[in-house]
Amino acid sequence: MQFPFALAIIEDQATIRETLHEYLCAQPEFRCVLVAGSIEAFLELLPTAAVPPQLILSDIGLPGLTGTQGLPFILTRLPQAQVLMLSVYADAGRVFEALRAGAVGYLLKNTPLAQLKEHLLHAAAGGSPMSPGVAHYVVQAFAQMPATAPLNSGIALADLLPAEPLTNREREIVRGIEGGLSYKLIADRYCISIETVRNHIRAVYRKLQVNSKAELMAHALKRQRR
Amino acid sequence: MQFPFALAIIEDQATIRETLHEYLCAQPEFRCVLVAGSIEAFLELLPTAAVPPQLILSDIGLPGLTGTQGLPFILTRLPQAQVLMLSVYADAGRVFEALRAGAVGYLLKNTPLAQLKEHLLHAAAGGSPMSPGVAHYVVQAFAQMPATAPLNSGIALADLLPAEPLTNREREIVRGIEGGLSYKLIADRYCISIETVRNHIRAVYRKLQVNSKAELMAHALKRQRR
DNA sequence: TGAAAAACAACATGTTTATGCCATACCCCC
DNA sequence: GGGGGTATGGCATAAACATGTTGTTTTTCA
Repeated sequence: MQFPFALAIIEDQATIRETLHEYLCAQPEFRCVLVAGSIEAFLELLPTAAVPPQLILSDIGLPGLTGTQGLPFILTRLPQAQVLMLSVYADAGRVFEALRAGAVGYLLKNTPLAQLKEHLLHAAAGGSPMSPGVAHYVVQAFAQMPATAPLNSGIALADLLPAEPLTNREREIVRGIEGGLSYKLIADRYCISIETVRNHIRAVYRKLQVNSKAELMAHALKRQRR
Repeated sequence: MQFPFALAIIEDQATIRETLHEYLCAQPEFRCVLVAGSIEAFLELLPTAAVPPQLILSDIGLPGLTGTQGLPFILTRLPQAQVLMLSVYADAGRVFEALRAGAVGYLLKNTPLAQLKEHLLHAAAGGSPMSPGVAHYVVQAFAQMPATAPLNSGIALADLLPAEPLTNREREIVRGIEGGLSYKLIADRYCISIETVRNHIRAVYRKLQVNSKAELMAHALKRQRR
């Protein structure tokens, strides 16, 4: 993620929307790429955005699809987006629904603009900003939760090993893999036998220390994210 | 609650303990009523405190009882206290344990003193301060909680929108795939059978109109390129 | 209360991958 | 002229994946 963060705002009340827009876009950290009055409008305008938004600030009480109802649609289109919900309500039900639907944070509308900015930056940094009372609900709910299995993810492997360089042919074939092609299609594309593809892949796996197509692509994904 | 807040500090490392003590007690908002190097010492000294502490800042990595293990004892004696855990570790397991044991917040030891003070005030006000990454774990766990709301019950809007939204579970599993995991590993991570993983993947393929892991990942790669 | 959606699970069948081990051919270069 | 690296091709086997069908259970909602 790099400066300025591509930001989208979804809010139906024109005055609030304008206030948010004006304030946030005046900040050097943000770039407003999309401002909409409803989830439907947002999804419709999405293809026209110059840059896909990384940060989305969405009201919950929207006409049509509510912010929470719209979240799955947004996340399907922008899986990497951090969505912050904005609401006048601080009730546990709404908070839980929103977080379960995939929001990373939940802010109240009485949040001062300066703090809102801080929260947005916080979210961009991988945090989960919540207004005071809201965080409390979440922690409370936690205390009552049954013991769960740890669901970890942050795997940071030492891929800084001496990288054995791929040959040109190998890189071509890796591009094919990353394009989602099967061995057969790669073989066709380069007019070679599928056995040859296999052998190149084999060499690539050894050099990159992976042992499946999925790992190879996960590699590419990780590289891309910085 | 009124000023100044009665504060207790539990930390075994003398230098850190003194730093916290000196800084926080120099603040007009706090009054240090108890400083201890272990849970045991804290409980022993508790009767001697002039005022029962309302706010407790406790290390997790303590000799003897750990901070988390000691929490139930503390809360039995001081049911109204707000306990903030302090730790060098940001792993999900420790965070969950501490919150389930009744901590109201979880801070990392690299938190600047000024922020620490803010967090303490925040906790006193009924909030649940958490360091950035930590809050994220909690929200993640929420999104992955058992029994998810449908949230998108057969909305007729579906044919207007290009993308049929993925459910939370489906997105989780897609994250697994994009992380390079095999079905087996995904099944293990979420404690479900490999057949169930297959079924979710099947639904994802239908919704995203792909028909192989490679295409799915190629999709992710394309989205990521901007 | 009953239909719908979501998560979970099993079994079957065919395809694609991963990886072993092997061989030929070209090129460069010491 | 032989040794290393690269590209090509083949065969065999085991594992992983894709896909069809069919269930149960729980939660949600009209």
